[in-house]
Amino acid sequence: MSNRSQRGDGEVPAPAIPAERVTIGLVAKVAGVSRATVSRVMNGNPRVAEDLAMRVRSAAEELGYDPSPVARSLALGRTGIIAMLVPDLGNPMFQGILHGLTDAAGEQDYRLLVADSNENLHEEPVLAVEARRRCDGLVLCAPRMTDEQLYELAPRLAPCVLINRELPGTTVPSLTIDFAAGIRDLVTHLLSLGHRRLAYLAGPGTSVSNRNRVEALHKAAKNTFELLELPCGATFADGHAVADHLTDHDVTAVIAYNDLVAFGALSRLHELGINVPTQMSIVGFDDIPFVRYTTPPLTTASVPMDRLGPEAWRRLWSLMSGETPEKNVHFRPRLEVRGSTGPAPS
Amino acid sequence: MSNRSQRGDGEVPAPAIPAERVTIGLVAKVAGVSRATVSRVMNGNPRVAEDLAMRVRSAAEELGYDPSPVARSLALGRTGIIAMLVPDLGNPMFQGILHGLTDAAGEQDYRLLVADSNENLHEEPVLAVEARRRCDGLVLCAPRMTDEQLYELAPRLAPCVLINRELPGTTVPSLTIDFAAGIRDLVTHLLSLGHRRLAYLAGPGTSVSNRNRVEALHKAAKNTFELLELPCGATFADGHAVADHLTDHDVTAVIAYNDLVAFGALSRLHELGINVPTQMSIVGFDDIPFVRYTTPPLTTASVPMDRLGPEAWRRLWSLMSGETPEKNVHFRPRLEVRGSTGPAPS
DNA sequence: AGACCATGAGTAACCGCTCTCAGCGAGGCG
DNA sequence: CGCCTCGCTGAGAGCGGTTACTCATGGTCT
Repeated sequence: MSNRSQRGDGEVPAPAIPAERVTIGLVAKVAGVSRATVSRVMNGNPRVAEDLAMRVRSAAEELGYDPSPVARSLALGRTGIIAMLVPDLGNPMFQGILHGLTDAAGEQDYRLLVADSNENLHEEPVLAVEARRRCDGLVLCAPRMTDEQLYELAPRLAPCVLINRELPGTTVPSLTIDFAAGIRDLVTHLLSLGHRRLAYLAGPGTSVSNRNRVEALHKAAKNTFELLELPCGATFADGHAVADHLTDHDVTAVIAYNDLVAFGALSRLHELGINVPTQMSIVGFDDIPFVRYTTPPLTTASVPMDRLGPEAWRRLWSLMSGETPEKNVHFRPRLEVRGSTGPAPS
Repeated sequence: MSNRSQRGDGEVPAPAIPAERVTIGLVAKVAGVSRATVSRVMNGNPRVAEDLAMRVRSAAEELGYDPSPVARSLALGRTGIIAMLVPDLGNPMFQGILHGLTDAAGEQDYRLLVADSNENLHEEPVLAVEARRRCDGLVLCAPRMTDEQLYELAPRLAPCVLINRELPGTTVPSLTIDFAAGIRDLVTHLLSLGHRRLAYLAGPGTSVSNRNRVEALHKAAKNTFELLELPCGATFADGHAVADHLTDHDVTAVIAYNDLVAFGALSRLHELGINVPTQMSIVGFDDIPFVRYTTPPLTTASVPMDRLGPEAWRRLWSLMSGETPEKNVHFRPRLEVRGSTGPAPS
């Protein structure tokens, strides 16, 4: 069918197992049409005669053809993929966001890929840029990066939506949690129960969310209660380890950086024979799924995790479509009083 | 320099803020060299005169040039990325593997991207193919797919390493856990404590790992103990929910599908006022990080999670280099006796 | 001094796909 | 019956890189 025929033309039917790599060109050759036509058929362009379309489809089928996403991406200038960078996949908080994002993006046939920076300050910027450049948009959760780094990076990351931090003066949409309000609620709750000596189990020192909480705490502490700040971390193990020091200072209530830490501390306190909440109250932050099942169930500031993913997607989608995204949301956590808090021991 | 020059050639110096998209061509124009040279410089090819290299570098710097990974991937035929598909990011078990894989691959400058199939049977095959086609290799953890599907898919996924299942008759490397041995150890342990009526909290029905465990249990049960099988699931919440039914049947020990389920059940039993281990023993599977901290700490079959990632990478790397990978590993879990198991109540 | 070679840069093909544009045949209309 | 329009297809120019190959240049060897 082409100008050169190297073999007798009895050999027309394609080999079941293709020797050469099966590209659009091969399919075109086998189907006896141009590459353009194959492309049209593969993309469901309706203005192709049915008989041609059939030929193409069966050739593609027979050869096991599957268009190269990389080549497609290059030609189209879009990949159909978005990425999310998270600092710690182990935190159920992020898993909640990821789920919501996957689903929301999936509705518009975008796939979500996840990159984990492992709470590694150094990796955050490079991973963010790399991830971004391979796809059409980025949801960024980079609590360790400095503001300066982020400002500098921002143009190269667009379209990009930020989680848990803002970039004032730019148009980068962000979704944030009102940590201060959450902390205030928790503190108010504890004060109303008579607690006056509180410990704060601090998150990663360089993290923005930790700084937010610390600030709110200091502001609240003014003249109302004693605040002990213990360096801790963000994981269950961190909370578990730090709990031993809790007894050195006679605090009656503990505010943990997040639920994971609270959970860890709770379990250690249990091991130490310290009853929660009669001897000590403890609160977390986030309301990750299973803290409602701990013993006792954890009092916490509940973040509407399931809303973050979809909201992030809508903004990213707007950006990618060239529209201006809805305005930022500052989610107000809801105080969730459970069994881990009680009256201060006298 | 080209055949057409639309403007006077006095306009050589580049604008600080580029109007057109900054591609290798722009950099070349600005630096006054060919695209090939820019490419050489960007890739650290040493056979470029230093003065030219300098010009290129400063032009690139000034324009904020960053080579398109998509175009590079197409030209090179490789992406520098591997992907892993997991059924449930929420399971710490997978997080462990992911960490190991990220690190191992990172040493060879490969990035890891994660796709989450959300335990969705339907999504597994399509996600696997899609993920694979956008990168150079795949680590696949797809417990729900049927063997038939997997056999059919395998050629399109190569190079690919399987986790937790095998494909006999093919050359696809796999890393598996010896569930049967783990189950045997747990059963033996429970029997030695006098338990004769056991409940199994089953994982997702369609999952391979669940089937493995069920088989091993049935084999072990022959004439030695009574086995009650309760449909459950794979998450903390599943375990928590099913625990209520545990009291209906008078079992004395519970084998959970995994640690998460065991943990959920444990916490529910606690709420119900059933003491573990004096009234009921319970065991998990996996040894995820925090079950050593539950109250009581969980007896479980410990899987060497941290070894899976690196081993998977080595095999994937071999495949990608055209070598034949090392042989499959069948990891033997180690029985980890902790506080959640005790003598059967009389 | 002339042949030879190493070195460095540019030309152009290619990776696999998309899409504009022009050409072609058929059918409708004047 | 000729012209215009319309629908369909193919040719070819990108998308943004890489790289084999070619060609000029300058230095070395005999």
